[in-house]
Amino acid sequence: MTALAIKRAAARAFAERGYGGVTMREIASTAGVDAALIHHYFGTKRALFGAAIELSEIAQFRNVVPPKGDLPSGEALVSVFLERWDIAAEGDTLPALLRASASDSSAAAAIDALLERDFIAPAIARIDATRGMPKLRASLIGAQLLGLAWMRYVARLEPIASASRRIVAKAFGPSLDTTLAGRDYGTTAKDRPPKSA
Amino acid sequence: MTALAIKRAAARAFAERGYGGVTMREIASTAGVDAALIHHYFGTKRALFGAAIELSEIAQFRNVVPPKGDLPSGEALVSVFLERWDIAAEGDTLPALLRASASDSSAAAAIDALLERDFIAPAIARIDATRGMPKLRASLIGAQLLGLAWMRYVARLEPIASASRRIVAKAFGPSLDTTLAGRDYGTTAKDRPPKSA
DNA sequence: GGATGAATTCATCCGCTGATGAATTTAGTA
DNA sequence: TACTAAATTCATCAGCGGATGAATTCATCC
Repeated sequence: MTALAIKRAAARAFAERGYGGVTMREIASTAGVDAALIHHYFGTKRALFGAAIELSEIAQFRNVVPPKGDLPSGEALVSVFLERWDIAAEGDTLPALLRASASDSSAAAAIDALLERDFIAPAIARIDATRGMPKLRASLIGAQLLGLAWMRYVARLEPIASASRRIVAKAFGPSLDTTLAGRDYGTTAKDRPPKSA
Repeated sequence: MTALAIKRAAARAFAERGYGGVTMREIASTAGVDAALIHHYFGTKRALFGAAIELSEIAQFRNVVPPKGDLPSGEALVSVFLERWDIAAEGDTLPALLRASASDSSAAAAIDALLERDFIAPAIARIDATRGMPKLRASLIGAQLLGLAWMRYVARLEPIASASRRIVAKAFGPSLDTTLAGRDYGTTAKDRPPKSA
């Protein structure tokens, strides 16, 4: 279908040059199509953008942190996260979304929702609350995965970008475990924590 | 000086709406100045952008990872990192740079260079190489700090955005320690690692 | 005060961009 | 084949965006 080709071209273009850096004619050209056709299908540029980053791909991340049972190890978490991302990243729309979140508020909201729904919330539910700041720690898990994704898929910085999933999971997993485990905090600025994890 | 006012207005505008989302007339207006004056001072829009994110602010991050002596604890690392960032973020130019790095290749290169020079390289130098993948682990430190900065300063997601530096450092520091410490890997896909950190 | 040069504004250009609507082709159907 | 609706292209618009150069104000120095 031609509309799909347009979406793909748009996703790639937005991923590479951001929303403002892309023109309709350009997308049309790389999709081998007249610019007016895009309007025929999607109406407006913004709508095309919305269609291109189609939130459905975000669904890939459902259950990376499973809703029930034991919390998986950090290594397993990273491994699944990268696996899902690799699948979803085929059409470049996920890096596009991430990039776009920097300048487009609706894209940013989408990322926020993804993080909250699929990572932070399920982690909070089963994190050991007795060790303090469960919400903060869950959010830090989100931060860690976000940073990892940025380095590997957006900035493409070596060696993270090219390392195998397995290696990255082994190297990064323990850090997530540590965040999940937590430690005692002087919540009201008491004295030093007795020991750490 | 008027040129400075222009730079400030530009930095803020770029931070909020990205490179493409900002017009010269707009910047001129908020700076209380005629648009042509900007060209008089900076020549081109791109040059203004470069001036606005003036890489000098990046220098704030020198020695967050000190070049000599003991590697500081993860907690100290996070604490200093946030402190420096808070100082530099006064003019919004650092979030601007981060945002811009999503769509502008020269900004991305600046971030890459910052990470490499001020975090990854000094960390590699003193990371325990016997525990495997020192370069990867150092890069993961970069990823973690980047993710943290993104959450706190760009996405402004709670509770990371509003938590005190001290709390964030206490909660996040240990996971940096874990990354720094490393563990044994089956580099050539042997069998399970004997134990973890 | 008048000359000199920088700072700042004015008027304007030209290209490009998103968008529209009519025209034309393609495909499906009876 | 004749009819119809969707797909696709063509021609074009109105507006904005960055950029330029001349004109004007402002400051400095003799």
